Amino acid sequence: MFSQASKEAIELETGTPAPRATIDTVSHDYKLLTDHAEIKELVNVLNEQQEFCFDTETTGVDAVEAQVVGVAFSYEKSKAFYIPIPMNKDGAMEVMAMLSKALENPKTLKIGQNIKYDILVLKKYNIHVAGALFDTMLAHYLIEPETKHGMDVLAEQYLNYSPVSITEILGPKGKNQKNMADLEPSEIKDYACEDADITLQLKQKIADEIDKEGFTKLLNDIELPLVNVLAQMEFEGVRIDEQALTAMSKELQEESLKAQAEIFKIAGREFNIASPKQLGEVLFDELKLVEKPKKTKTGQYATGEEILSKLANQHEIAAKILEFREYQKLKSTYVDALPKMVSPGDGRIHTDYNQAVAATGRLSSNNPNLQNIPIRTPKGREIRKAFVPAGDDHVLLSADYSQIELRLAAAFAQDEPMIDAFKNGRDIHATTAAKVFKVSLDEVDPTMRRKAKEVNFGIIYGISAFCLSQNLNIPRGVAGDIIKAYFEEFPGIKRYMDESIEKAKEKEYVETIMGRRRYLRDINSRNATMRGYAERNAINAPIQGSAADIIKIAMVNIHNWLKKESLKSKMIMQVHDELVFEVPNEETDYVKGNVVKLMMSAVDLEVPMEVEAGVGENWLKAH
DNA sequence: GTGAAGCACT
DNA sequence: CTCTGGGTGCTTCACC
Repeated sequence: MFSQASKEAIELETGTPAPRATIDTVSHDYKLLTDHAEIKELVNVLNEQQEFCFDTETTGVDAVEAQVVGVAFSYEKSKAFYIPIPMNKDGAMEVMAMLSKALENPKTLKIGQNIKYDILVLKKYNIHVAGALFDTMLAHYLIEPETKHGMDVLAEQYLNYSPVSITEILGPKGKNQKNMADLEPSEIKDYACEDADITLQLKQKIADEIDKEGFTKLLNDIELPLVNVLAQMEFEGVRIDEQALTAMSKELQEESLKAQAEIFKIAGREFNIASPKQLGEVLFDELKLVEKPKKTKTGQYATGEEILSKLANQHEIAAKILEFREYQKLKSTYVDALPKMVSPGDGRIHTDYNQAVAATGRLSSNNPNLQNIPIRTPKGREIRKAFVPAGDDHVLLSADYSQIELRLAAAFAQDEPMIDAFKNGRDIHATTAAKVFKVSLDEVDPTMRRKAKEVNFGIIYGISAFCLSQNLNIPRGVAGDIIKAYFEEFPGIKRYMDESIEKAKEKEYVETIMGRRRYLRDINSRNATMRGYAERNAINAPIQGSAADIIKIAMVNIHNWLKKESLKSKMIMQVHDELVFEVPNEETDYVKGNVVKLMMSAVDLEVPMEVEAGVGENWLKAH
């Protein structure tokens, strides 16, 4: 039924039928293996291969919590084996011990689809997957970073094959969906074997394309080695001080109620403050705070932070709503949510880093997202105090690249004034302010520095005068003058931005320092909005993406160094330009020094990469 | 279940 | 005259 629907969709789009092979139309040899002698024989054969594909079937999508139900292997097209893992602990460990002889063989290449998941789930069974890796999802991410990379779509695209849908064996998604553990091995066999078989077939096709497009080094030297680093980080997790969060929750609840009471008093009635619709009606229909309220594209009154901030000075209710929103956000998204994510197994929080979603090459983090823990406001940053090391005998070490994106812009642009500022270790925002406002460095006041900082950020994003004026709350003309002065002082930056767009228009893609590509197919569009978006990306993607490349290189190098030196320190978090480690007290100075060194030396550019590192009894203090 | 609004980070 | 900063993930509301 599922495949029928998608076939129709294809026919509608292309006007021609797309005959797609399935498990029922293609000959295959999928075997269920339970006999220990047969399993050992398979392991021997796998160890004779140069490469093989494997795929775990588990009880859930959360690798740290999931149990392995079975493992499928394939080393030859259309041929695969499914080995069920007994549900009892001893039986499971016995079979796993046999499989480990193949999975831990450093000489064979292991192929998988999202192989970090399998590596991670196997770590709980004390299996440490060794040898080189190939991941069809990651490989395809380099080829087409902005599309989907699921096995099903890859199979359709590369093999004209429609794999068995998971819903065919587990039932429709929802709370009634079955679990792999509810099924007999015989019911899982075809699905699991097909996954391994198809992934193996995909590898051949996608690896060819990787070579053809020139992504071999990026894949083999960065993305694939990073898989093991991320698996390790996710496995370690981070400890959370639950008591501290419980106390914060109580406080935020009280503060929220106070703000709510004042809002109701001013409004003259009770309503749901969290409902943008109701809030808009109260503020603009009833209280008539402004003459012509802005509307959102759906016709509602806009009540976002930007709008309310401008009203907050004259109208107490706007200030209170912002306060209320802040408390609610902190409470629901972090303070109350994080303790629920603590793993019962080890009392720690294990995020899932996604290596194949961000179009620029950055990582993303979810369940929970550890890359957006508050820091800006005093109440928000308190949450970072709840991120703590394993015990008194450990500390957290945080090391972050200082202004990495602006340094990259300066280096790529070969802009001498800016390179000079960085080479001499000057305060880049103050230096910019002095140049743009034509004063000496010691005449730069905090307002000028703040404005210059905003411009520097804007540059990286492909700024417009309108946007800068919004951010600085100044007239558009003045913002335009500042930008003009900026480009006069940093002519290399201006030239680089223009050349980036020109090159993008010609090639319809841009690339990072390591050759990661982002396609900008709208760059020659006649639609000004779409073209503008692509033009900003032509400037931002190489900068943001190169920063991502660089920290990934540093992560791989640091991981290898920690291993080589048999240190107990663990890398546990990455937040785009920052790495966090859990470090035994006695390793603090040594690890800190070398982490900084390895981060600085990840690439060699004309602009030095500065790294700031700190140590503390929690994440906030380490900053 | 899905999309919009809003907001947390870099 | 119009539009208007890159990249994410999570929560809540509102509607289907």
